[in-house]
Amino acid sequence: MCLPCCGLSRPERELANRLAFSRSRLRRGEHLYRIGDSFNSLYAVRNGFFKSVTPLDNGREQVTGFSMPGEVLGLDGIGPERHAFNCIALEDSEVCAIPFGGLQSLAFEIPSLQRHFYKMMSREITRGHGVMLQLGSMNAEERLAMFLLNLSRRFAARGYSESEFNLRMTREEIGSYLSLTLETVSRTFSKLQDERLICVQQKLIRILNKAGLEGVMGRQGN
Amino acid sequence: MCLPCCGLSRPERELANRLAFSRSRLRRGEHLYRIGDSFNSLYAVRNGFFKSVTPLDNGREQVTGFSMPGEVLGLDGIGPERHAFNCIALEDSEVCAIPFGGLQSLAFEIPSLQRHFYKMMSREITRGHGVMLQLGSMNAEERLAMFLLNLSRRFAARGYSESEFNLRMTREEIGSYLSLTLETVSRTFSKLQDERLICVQQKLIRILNKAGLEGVMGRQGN
DNA sequence: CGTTGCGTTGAATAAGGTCAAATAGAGTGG
DNA sequence: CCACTCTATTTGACCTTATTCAACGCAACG
Repeated sequence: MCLPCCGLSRPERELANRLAFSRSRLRRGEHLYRIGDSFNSLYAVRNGFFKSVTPLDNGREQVTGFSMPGEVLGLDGIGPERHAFNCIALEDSEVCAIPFGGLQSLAFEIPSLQRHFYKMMSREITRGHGVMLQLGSMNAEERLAMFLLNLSRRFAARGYSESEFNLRMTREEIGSYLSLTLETVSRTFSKLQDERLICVQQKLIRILNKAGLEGVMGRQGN
Repeated sequence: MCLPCCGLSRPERELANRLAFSRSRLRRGEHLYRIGDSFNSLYAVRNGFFKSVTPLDNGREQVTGFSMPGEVLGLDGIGPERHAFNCIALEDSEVCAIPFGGLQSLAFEIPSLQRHFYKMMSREITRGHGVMLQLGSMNAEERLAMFLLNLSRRFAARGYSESEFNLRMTREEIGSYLSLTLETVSRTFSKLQDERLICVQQKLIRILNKAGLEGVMGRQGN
């Protein structure tokens, strides 16, 4: 079941089965959707990895987020009825499209689904504000520690290892997301490795000292 | 009428009148709501000025936004049903409380109201991502230019002068919002003044060259 | 007046960006 | 299997920018 159904009770789930989900596959580099595309569906990531990207006023692009299996994509389109980001597969991936029209009619019958939506959207708000706001007050080491711990937590929540994982994105994409140059990202990985907090082998990251990493974040501005 | 009713047609507005709005006054420094307060209402700012503040992990606080008359406060609470920010009056202010329960029942009868909500929440998402994301790639001058232009646009939209206005917040609060130190904010105001783009007299700001200010933002990372 | 909060300015410092070069892998074709 | 190429990554040297620390100015208010 690929719907984010954690907010639903059993009979509601059966109702939800009325929705026709369609899967689709994407190759690495393909767009799931583009800015301005009309918004029809939410997408549950079944496998693979995605980045969301937005163009900046100055013509450059900024990565706004990464999405892994089990997570929902496309919430940015709900209000404006057009997508606000470009969403691109970082590797060959598969998603499950959830038609929003049907979902919305369902929501009229199922108040808890309505609430569930508000929750998801609201989490988006908080995530955006929360994560992004913090960035400003954090130095490079803190940003990277936060990034890794966030990934780790999400991997764990989806049943993957929390201490060892492959980054699917380049240093440049990480830098764009964290507002750092790729050189600083690289240097900071090395620094965290020197401190024996992580082990870096190309894209493979091993977290050696989780508490230590959390300490990096905690000691900010103290 | 203090409801954000721009999305409603006439009969819907009449329906909306069934909602009981209650006004309340706040003194400078008083909390409109605090983090963790149960979420009951949205608030339309009638007059005055507010800041939203969130505590950071390290114990310090960060200003996440400013709100002026005509704007809606409290959207952060919808999903979690508890407020996610502290909201504090920057001067003696008056708000209009819109009970959310009633609003939600209304939304069941009025699909356009439902959509309107999605829109407002979604705008919150976009605003958060949009503004905050940009910060990372902007230097102090660009940040301040953006801040002033944003304020100017919002003042204009509410019927105030777009070229001359009083800042209700301190340099420190601006700095917190933009992730700069208060000294850098001050220096940068001076710099913009030296460039004849603005005129600063304590809290009174006059925008002398709007195009120039926009140019400051535009030339980022060119 | 003296105090207090807020704002401005200067000098020294630290952090990250920029530019440049070296290295390492992954994939390709011979 | 090897050379070749392309891209990603790492590292170094230098420079720009914002922060830090400190001093001073100013206005409001008791």
